[in-house]
Parts: sequence; structure tokens; C-alpha cells
Amino acid sequence: MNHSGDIVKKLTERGYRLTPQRLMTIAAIEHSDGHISAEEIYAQVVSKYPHVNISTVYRTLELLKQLGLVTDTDFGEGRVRYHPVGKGHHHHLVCQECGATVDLDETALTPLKDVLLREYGFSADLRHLAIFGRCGKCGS
Amino acid sequence: MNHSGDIVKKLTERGYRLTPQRLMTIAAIEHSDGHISAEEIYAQVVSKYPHVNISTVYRTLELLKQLGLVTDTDFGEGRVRYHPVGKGHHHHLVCQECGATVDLDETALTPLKDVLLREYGFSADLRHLAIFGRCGKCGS
DNA sequence: TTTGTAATTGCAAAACCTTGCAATAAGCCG
DNA sequence: CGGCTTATTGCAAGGTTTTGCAATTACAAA
Ligand SMILES: [Mn+2]
Ligand SMILES: [Mn+2]
Ligand SMILES: [Zn+2]
Ligand SMILES: [Zn+2]
Repeated sequence: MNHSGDIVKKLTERGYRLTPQRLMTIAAIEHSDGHISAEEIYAQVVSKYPHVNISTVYRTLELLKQLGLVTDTDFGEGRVRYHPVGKGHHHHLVCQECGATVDLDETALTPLKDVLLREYGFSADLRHLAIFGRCGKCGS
Repeated sequence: MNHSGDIVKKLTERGYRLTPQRLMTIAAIEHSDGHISAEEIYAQVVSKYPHVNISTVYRTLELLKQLGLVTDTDFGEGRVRYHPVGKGHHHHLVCQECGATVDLDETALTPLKDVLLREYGFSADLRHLAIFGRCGKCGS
């Protein structure tokens, strides 16, 4: 399972400093629905801590990504959305015609990951993918 | 097979105008190794046609993408690279640790595409993917 | 509690890409 | 060929994300 606080604990273990900016960025991600943008995080943080700069939010997101604590996914909106890894893994099918999106269980990608590991020794990071294409309604 | 000129033919068929800007952008893509950036295309175009603006290059690339004539792939460099679909399909494994990249035949993605089509009626556009992760040397 | 050090931040600027709008020009038709 | 229509372009501005650098501050150590 995943408690709120997982991310903070990991940062502490690894010797990263717990600044208010980081703590508030992490809180925003953990309380989100799992598809939160940097701008949305910034809006939450700045409301309680007006001095903060959005570049700090970006730097925190980059750090959490490097540590494998969040994933970033491009849904084709012109901005990236972030998901805490602790909330579970899944994927999305995004129709480029009508914009419809469908959730996809992580098991759909397991065979691919297994092949890449077996045949190339490559451990693929496929934890929160947006796959683009055409949905059934929009034809091939 | 694919001749040079495929893209131009398709644009004509669909009634798009053949401006010098478009023709030179297309030539740059077709003569590239299949991983060319907008800035690199622009550099080639501007050397023969100094008046051109890079936004026109971007607009042409967007058009070709919509028409399914090029793919755009993010290799994690901060800019996207373009590949003419006529030159064939394949994928890349990109190690986030050491930066090594390995080519991957398109057949590696076929099972996934088939599952998505069969189970979701979703026709996934997976023609020139960069898959991130850790290579064998860099461990799991 | 104070001090020291290096990690972290804010700020300004830059890099990449998109977009609104008025000016231009490709292709059609006579 | 010459004019007409409207798709396309250049330009300027804006959106998202990254980065260099000097100032700040978290945390360890005294
Ligand atoms: Mn999701
Ligand atoms: Mn390639
Ligand atoms: Zn659709
Ligand atoms: Zn590697």
C-alpha cells in the first residue's frame, strides 16, 4: 500500500533537504487525482507560500522523477501531468480524433516489458503511458 | 518502397499548396537520417531561402504529422525529432542512466498493437517510439 | 544555540513550440 | 497571361519548461 508521506520518507533517507517548497509540492501531488500539472501544483503552493517560484516546483518534480517517485505523462495537451508512483500503475489510450481517453491496466504492457528485459536486458520504465491513436468510434 | 517525392505527391492529392517553404522542409526530412529536429530543418531551409520563419517549419511538420507522413519522437533531449514514415518503422530503447540507445524492430510492438485493437477497438499509432529505462550495463 | 557549508532557491533569461493576425502568394478560372 | 479567392506565411507575442548565478537556508556539528 501507499501512505501519504512515502515520498517525504524517501527524500529524508537519501539525504535531501525538506524545504517547505518541496513539502508543499509533494503534498499537492499526493492529494491530487494523479494527473496534476506543474501549474496546478504551483497554484496550490503559492496560495500558502506566496514567495515560491515555479522553477522550484519544476526542480522538485525533476528530482522526484529521477528518484522514481513520480511519473510524468504527456497527454498531448501542451503540458505534462504528474502521477505519484505510490498510487498505482496504469496507462491511457488517447484518441487523437475525438480526444476520448480510456484507462488501460498495467498488465497490458507487461508482455512488452518482459520481452525487452529478456531479449535486450533492458528494464523499461513503462508505468504511466499515454498511447495515442484512434478509438473505435473514430475508425481506422 | 518509398521514393523521394511521396510526401509531395500526397500533399498535392489532398489539395495542399506546394509552397517553397513546404517543399524545402520536406526535402530536408526526406534527405535526413530519420532523426532530424525542427531547428536542423530550419537551418537547411533558411540557407537557401533566408526569408523563411521557423514557425512555418513547425506548421509544416504539424501538417505532415496530421497526414500521417512523418512521426515525431521525443528522445528526451528537450526537442522532438522527425522521421518520414516512408523510410520504414522501428523504435528505440533509450537508457536514462548512460544515454545509450538501441534500435528495436517494429515487430516488438506488434503484439501490443494487436491487443489494443482486439480488446479496445483502439488503433494505436506506435510507429517510432522511444522507450525509456535502464540498459543491461546500468542494471535495474 | 550558534556557526559553517553546501544544497536549494528566486530571479531573469533562454530554449522550444504554438498561436493570432494582417500581409502575401499559390493555384484556379476566365 | 491577369485577376480572384483563400490557404499560407511572417511576425510578434505567449505558453511551457530549463538553466546560470548569486542569495538564502536546511541541517550538521560544535
Ligand atoms: Mn492515469
Ligand atoms: Mn529511429
Ligand atoms: Zn475517438
Ligand atoms: Zn545505460
